[in-house]
Amino acid sequence: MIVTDPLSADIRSHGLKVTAPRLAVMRALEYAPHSAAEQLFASVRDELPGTSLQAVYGVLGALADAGLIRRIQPAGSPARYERRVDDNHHHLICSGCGAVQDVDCVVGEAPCLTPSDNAGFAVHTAEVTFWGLCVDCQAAESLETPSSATSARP
Amino acid sequence: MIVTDPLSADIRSHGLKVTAPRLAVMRALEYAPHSAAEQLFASVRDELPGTSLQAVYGVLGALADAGLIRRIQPAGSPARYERRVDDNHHHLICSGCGAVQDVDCVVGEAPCLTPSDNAGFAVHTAEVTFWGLCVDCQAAESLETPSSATSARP
DNA sequence: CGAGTTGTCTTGAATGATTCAAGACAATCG
DNA sequence: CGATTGTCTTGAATCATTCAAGACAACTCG
Repeated sequence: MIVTDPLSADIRSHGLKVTAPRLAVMRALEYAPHSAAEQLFASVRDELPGTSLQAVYGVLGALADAGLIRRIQPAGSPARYERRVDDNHHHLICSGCGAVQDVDCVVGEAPCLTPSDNAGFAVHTAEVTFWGLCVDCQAAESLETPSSATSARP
Repeated sequence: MIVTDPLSADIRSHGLKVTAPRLAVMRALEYAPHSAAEQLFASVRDELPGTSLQAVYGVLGALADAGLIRRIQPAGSPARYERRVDDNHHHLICSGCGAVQDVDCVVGEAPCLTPSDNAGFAVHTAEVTFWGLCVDCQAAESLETPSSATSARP
């Protein structure tokens, strides 16, 4: 099975063996970016019923170390993974439901990516996370609070 | 004890009761910003031997909810806390040892703090984290790798 | 194409940070 | 000072993630 399947080739070129769980995880991430390990596990299971959760963690660790996927760890929620890598983009995370959206950084405009005083650190990454409420959570919140300040569960 | 101690007043003005553990945590954070719960617990214990770790978590939760302290949760390390709040600054974190440094954002220059496309989100916070190697970890790394690529534990 | 080597997966258990719950206690209000 | 409400103590549980040992499969080379 040394076919020229682009996904397999990509994995192999990063020094990793091509296995069914790895292909399944990569495919699952293609259709559901920003998924957590547990969700990916569910997806992979549909395709490969014998797969263990630990295998998924192993796959994610290997792929992330190899640079094939990127791991994002928003505060207060399990780690998420995405295939968009090597293109400087950031994230918009809903503090209500945890939904994640990609935000493209305007190319050539990255002044914040250089700290004013790096304190001697050799900076290799600048991570920008925008926290807010997604459309759904805004709607839910305005329902809970009809006019202004109400609510307060008995 | 309704003295005009500024720290107590600050806590009280945020709607919280003033207690010994809270004062101790605030003081510990003053001298060791970016501390994790465990370190703060150790500090507080020196002062108040009967304090439990859960009390520290409770205090940190209450203070953070009240906006008296800020919680930062770097990927792969326990949550850290700091008293610098309401002044837009960011962090420089060492990917080697986890050391945290404050980075002041140049005032008036915050173009990255507005995402190019907010996808309908009501953004309330922009968090910028710079990842790099601190001076010590750079030194340690150059020792492990004398000239160029060596090492590889047997 | 088949055997060996190396890396990956399975199963089972452990870890670490954090949170939950019930009751004892103490800070503030009047 | 007494009542009320919020906070702390003790003890246990949760969640995401990692570790370990062995079974197994992918790639390498003859």
